[in-house]
Amino acid sequence: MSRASNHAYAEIRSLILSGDAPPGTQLKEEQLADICGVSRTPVRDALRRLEAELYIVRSDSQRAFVADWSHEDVDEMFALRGMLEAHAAARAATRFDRASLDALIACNTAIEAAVLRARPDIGAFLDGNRAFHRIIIDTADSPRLAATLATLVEQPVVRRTAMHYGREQLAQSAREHHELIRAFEARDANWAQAVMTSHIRRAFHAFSSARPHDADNDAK
Amino acid sequence: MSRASNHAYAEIRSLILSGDAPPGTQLKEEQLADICGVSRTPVRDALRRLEAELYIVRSDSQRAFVADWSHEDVDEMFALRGMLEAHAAARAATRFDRASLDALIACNTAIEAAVLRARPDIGAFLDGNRAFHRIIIDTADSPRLAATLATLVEQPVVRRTAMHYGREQLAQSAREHHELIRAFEARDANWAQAVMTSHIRRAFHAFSSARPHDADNDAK
DNA sequence: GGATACGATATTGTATACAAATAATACGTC
DNA sequence: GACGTATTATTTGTATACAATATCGTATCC
Repeated sequence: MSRASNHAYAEIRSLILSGDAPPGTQLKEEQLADICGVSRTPVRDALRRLEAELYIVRSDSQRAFVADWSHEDVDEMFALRGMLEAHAAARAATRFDRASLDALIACNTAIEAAVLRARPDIGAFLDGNRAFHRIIIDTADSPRLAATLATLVEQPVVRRTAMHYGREQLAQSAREHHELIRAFEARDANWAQAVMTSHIRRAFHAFSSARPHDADNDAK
Repeated sequence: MSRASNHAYAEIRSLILSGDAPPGTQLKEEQLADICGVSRTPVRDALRRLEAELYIVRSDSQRAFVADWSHEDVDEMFALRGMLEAHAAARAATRFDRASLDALIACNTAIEAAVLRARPDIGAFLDGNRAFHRIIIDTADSPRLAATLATLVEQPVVRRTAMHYGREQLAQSAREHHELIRAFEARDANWAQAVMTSHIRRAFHAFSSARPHDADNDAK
């Protein structure tokens, strides 16, 4: 996709992620075009992509709003992601070569370093985590699976999850990654699948307990 | 989506499904606009949707081509679909009410009628099948799951599968639907999930054995 | 006073013209 | 004759103007 379209996409996405456009906010094409300094055409393009990725939803008359994620939505998202990433891990287990495996190990080493600092570096943790999971998905070598997962790995949720992690939870995440690596080295698909399932599910519960009362934030 | 955009979508989709635009064909926006009798703007919209549904793929320079599905692609698609539909069935099992269940039963009765005719009515079978699975997905009540499945239920593949079904395989499909209904009536999530898994997987093998050599039957 | 129909305003949808980028081709050089 | 480069043609990307549609406020009728 071309310059203006990508720029609009990134800009709008960051509006949503930063919270400048909280859930429920109506996104008007002209106003966005204004903000991004492009015309409505690339904005519409960007909105379609964001819609496919569930960052925004549309009313019955095609008006765009920032998506509002209920706790149930998040639960379901994690359930789907768990299923699909576990499947990816199982496929990857029989496909890993030494180079990719080394990359995975390096990745987790970086994550551990980020966690063990005096003040854990959440940004580095997130980057490492994203890279770690991407290597597995790439190794699974299934374009359709990758495309499907891309629409489910909701960065706003992942980010909020990590924000509420304490050092112990960050360390636990790294330990689970380490066990995944062991499963991959053993080329054991069932093991990898099981570890990934619990890894994702634990992340969901970390998210849940971090914000157990989501009563009054149905902003409209 | 509005008139012109929908029209373009339907028109292009049917070009692909009918085989008038076989896999690998380049789809040029202006030419499509010409065929559909609309401008390029709604055509681009339609192409984006078809891209998301994997009917078309894009080259590195954003040119659109009719997607070509290798046997491995189809395998992986069925694997994902099996996983997700089985999950949907499990969720639905605890959520079915009498009205939806009756609708499901009526649906399968229609399918059986289509199968038992002197010449099985494949069109009616497909319509019934689509409706049957849709009821289950709707009952599962998970928008994200529904959206994800929508991109995986590739009609070209489902259709080609059914085209190669003999009467016995059509009847077997209806019997599996019947067992699904029994599982739903028992509100047994595990049962429903297992039946759905094997239902989808059998469909994959029916597809595979129907066209073990996919050399010369890209219908024109 | 409440409901409804109408008009004004805001928002999205479509067409067209033009700009940018990519692919194809022709030409020159080695 | 083959390769690299410049030029042309084709295709996609973007901006803008206009059309269609939805939303909201207001006035009117019952």
